[in-house]
Amino acid sequence: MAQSDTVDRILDAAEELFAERGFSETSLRMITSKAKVNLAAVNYHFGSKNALIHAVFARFLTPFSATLEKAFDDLEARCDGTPPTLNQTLWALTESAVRMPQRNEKGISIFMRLLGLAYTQSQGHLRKFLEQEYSEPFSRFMRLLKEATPQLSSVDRYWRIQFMLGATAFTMSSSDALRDILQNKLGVETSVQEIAARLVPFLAAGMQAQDTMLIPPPSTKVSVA
Amino acid sequence: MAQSDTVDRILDAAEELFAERGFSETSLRMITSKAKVNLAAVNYHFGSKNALIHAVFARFLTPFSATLEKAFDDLEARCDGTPPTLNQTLWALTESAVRMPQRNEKGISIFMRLLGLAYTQSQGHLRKFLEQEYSEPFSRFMRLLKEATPQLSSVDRYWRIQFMLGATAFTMSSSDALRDILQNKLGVETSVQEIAARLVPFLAAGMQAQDTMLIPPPSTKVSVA
DNA sequence: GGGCCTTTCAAACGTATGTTTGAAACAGAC
DNA sequence: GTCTGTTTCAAACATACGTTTGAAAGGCCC
Repeated sequence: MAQSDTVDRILDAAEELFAERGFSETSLRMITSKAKVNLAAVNYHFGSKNALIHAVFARFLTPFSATLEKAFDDLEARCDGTPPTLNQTLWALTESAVRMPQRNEKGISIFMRLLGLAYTQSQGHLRKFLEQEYSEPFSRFMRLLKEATPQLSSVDRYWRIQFMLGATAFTMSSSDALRDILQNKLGVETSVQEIAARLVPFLAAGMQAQDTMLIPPPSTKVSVA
Repeated sequence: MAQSDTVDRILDAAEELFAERGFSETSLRMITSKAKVNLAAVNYHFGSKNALIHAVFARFLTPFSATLEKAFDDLEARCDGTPPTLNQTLWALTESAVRMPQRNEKGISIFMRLLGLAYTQSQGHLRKFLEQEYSEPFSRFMRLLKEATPQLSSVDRYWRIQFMLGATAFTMSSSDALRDILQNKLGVETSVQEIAARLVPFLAAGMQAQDTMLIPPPSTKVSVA
């Protein structure tokens, strides 16, 4: 208990604060005082703030990527030979995320928000770390997407994947706030699973959209209903 | 020339640096040295760093929201009575953004990136400022979306709007990085206009997706091709 | 108990930040 | 030229940051 208690408390506090406020906006002093540990503990156990950021990501990304690999294995086994469909691939990913053992009820949205921040905040060291450590499941997901959308050009597919990533990371990362707004405005409760259930069809439809208009339509009279 | 020269140089430098690095990661010293003005000039002319951030947004958001209002006016006039379609509404927004008079060739992507950052980086003061100053065109856009998708339930529409926002904000906020990756991987150049031209069909298709699966499909054998 | 390694702690270090200051430079009006 | 209001400038201010230090405390084997 002694050794890892401090480490885990730091990781818990850092994870939550990073997700709430971003990396540069979260100081070690905020983290250590939330974790109720000494300021020097972060540098003692992790070495630096950047290394702490990496550790926060590694703690959920390592088991997640294992789960995901297994889900992809199962999926490909079930399809023996023929490539999985887009919906199947997206659901495999979604289920792996949702079914992950969570440390607390906010687990999933923190997880998503951190991924979004990793992409958005231009922290060079983080991007390098993630690319080095988790390139394999990422490439595999990309390959599955490619096989599930052979009709798309590489460029179209690339951008549509970015759009999917954005819709997902953004929505999941702010899902607490969004759920609250919805609760207040329409009086509806929404679980993360339900958001995912709404998101996947949206993504699949967007991914399979027919027309990529490379020239904006004239602003005058044409309606593209 | 004397007075506003310094002000504009500060705004130009700040705009570019904010878009490149984010708000907290950009110091006043970086801005003033890039603008070749004295450090104290920012506080003299704007009052504070936060006020400078607001000024950067106001400089492009005020003319943009005027352009947008006009575009919506035109659109509604052309449709006399019947509500504009989803595609028309999205294109009105996109065109207003793309056709805005730019200060330089990077104008549009800086503009987009800043909007993405505004949503992403949790700068409370910025969100408050934007809500106070630009709530009208935003509400109008929401109203048009509602009229263009009468088939959706309020809840579905709400979430799908969030998905659209996410895809847009996320893509735009990292669009430079994404363009670079694409350039290196596939050797393809991409303009902001082209990204927008790819994004709109994606969004429209997602928005109009038929099925909202409220229960995730069983992980065993069903394929939802 | 004494020795040894790990962990905690309060304090300090050096650096960077946003902001303020007071004097200097400049402008235009009379 | 001199006065007045505005703008620039170098310097300093107070504060916050990530990191380091050296001593104290704790656990564990013999």
